[in-house]
Amino acid sequence: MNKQVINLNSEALMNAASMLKVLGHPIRISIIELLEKSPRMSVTEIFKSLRIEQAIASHHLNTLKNKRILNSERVGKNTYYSVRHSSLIKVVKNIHHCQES
Amino acid sequence: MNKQVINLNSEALMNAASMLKVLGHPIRISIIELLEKSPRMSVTEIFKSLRIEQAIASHHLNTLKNKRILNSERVGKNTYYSVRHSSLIKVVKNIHHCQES
DNA sequence: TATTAATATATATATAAGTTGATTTTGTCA
DNA sequence: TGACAAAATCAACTTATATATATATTAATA
Repeated sequence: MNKQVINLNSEALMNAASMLKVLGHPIRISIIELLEKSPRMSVTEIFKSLRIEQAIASHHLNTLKNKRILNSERVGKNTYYSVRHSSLIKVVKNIHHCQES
Repeated sequence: MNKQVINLNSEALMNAASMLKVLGHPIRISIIELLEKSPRMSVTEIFKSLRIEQAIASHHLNTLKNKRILNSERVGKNTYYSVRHSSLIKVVKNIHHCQES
């Protein structure tokens, strides 16, 4: 009884894994943290805040977007990014929280 | 004013990143979820529950231990693993939660 | 339409992780 | 101590990611 079968290939699990994996990068975590304070930022605002190359910011923003962690919206020359779901901010907070012990 | 400098090389950030990265694997998420239900399990219990090779389970358990996500305790022939910090369970729950939208 | 600003993409190289199967180590007990 | 059970490690191979630099695309505007 109660021996639940775990499907390691389920879409939900694969998706959760790929989201966490993508969050596991210092630049990408910093992007989430920036967007917690300012929920909508352009690529320029982000790469200048983090003092990284434009191409690198763009690359990481794109991978976050592909994994449905960020939304993007183009307005004229600018593309604005925002966090899709508030749970993602909780994820980052919790991972910091568990370092304190 | 209020232009906080972000240090992409801070130890806390690097650590958070490496923990999230390590959580980003379907087997390792499943291990956390198993340990949520049964907070202390041996390697054998884990690899049989997940229907994976012993060596693979041992390998993933070791990487989780190295990143201070799991504790291990040897008792006779067995090694028992448990989750170090409850925040890690919240991380996994939140990442699932944000898929529902 | 030529120029500039903002963003995205491409390519090459380097580094890191995952998987598998075999082997080794550690501990128990007849 | 010899045999077995549990767990860890190793080696070889494959695949995935990160970074850097250069270039391309898109949009605004003089």
